[in-house]
Amino acid sequence: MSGSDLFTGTLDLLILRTVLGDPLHGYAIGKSIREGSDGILSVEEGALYPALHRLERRDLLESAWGRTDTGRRAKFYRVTEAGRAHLSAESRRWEAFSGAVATILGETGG
Amino acid sequence: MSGSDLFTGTLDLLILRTVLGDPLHGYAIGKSIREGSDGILSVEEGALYPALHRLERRDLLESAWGRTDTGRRAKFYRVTEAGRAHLSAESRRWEAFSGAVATILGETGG
DNA sequence: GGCTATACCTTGGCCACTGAGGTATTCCCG
DNA sequence: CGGGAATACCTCAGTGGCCAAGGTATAGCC
Repeated sequence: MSGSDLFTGTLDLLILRTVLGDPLHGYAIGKSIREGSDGILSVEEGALYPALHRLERRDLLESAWGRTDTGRRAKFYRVTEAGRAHLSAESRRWEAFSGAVATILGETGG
Repeated sequence: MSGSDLFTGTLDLLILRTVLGDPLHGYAIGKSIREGSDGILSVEEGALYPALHRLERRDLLESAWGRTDTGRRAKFYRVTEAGRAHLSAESRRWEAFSGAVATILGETGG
């Protein structure tokens, strides 16, 4: 944990959620997460691309090469059916987890 | 991330918070976190003891051998002044982080 | 023609966590 | 009083995610 990074393990969740609407390419996913969180969540590329490949290998994501608006070559990712199921299960797990942490931290109303 | 574990990085926070009131020994800290979260947060001993040693090495925790109510030998941990400062800083960081995750996950009202 | 942003990728090293193993003591049940 | 469960401590190998840093290539802008 080097100070500005994510709490390990949430990246998959964030990626899956981000791609849920329209398919996006990797670089845009990272940017979207960063901007959608006002810079609090900064996704390093060395974490992002391996995560994308991991999710694809697990059939939670599908990819296809395409072109951005500006004509650049880019790999677009879509959530699979399994990915959708995974996302909703993991979201519930996240909520239980973060709720539990909040409970512990908040005891005594500190 | 093997399915039932914590999201890495929160354990220090939970330990620090748990020991903030009365000094507790390691085993009791684990139990307190587990029970205080209705079993959602399960702290493996292989994570707990190294975390305790880590926190002590960083002078965020102090320890002293003593006896439990039932007469058992146990090592009791107290939060240091630095630990208190660390806890409050990391708590804020956790809140920012989990709030940001909630924002991303909650977009469109899932 | 050169800088910046976009867009992809991999590698080494670090470090937290799991799972499994180990020791010793006290409590409780029969 | 024998034995298992719970308490209480610990360590180690293996796994796996993340960071920092490096690399390639193209598009847009001045």
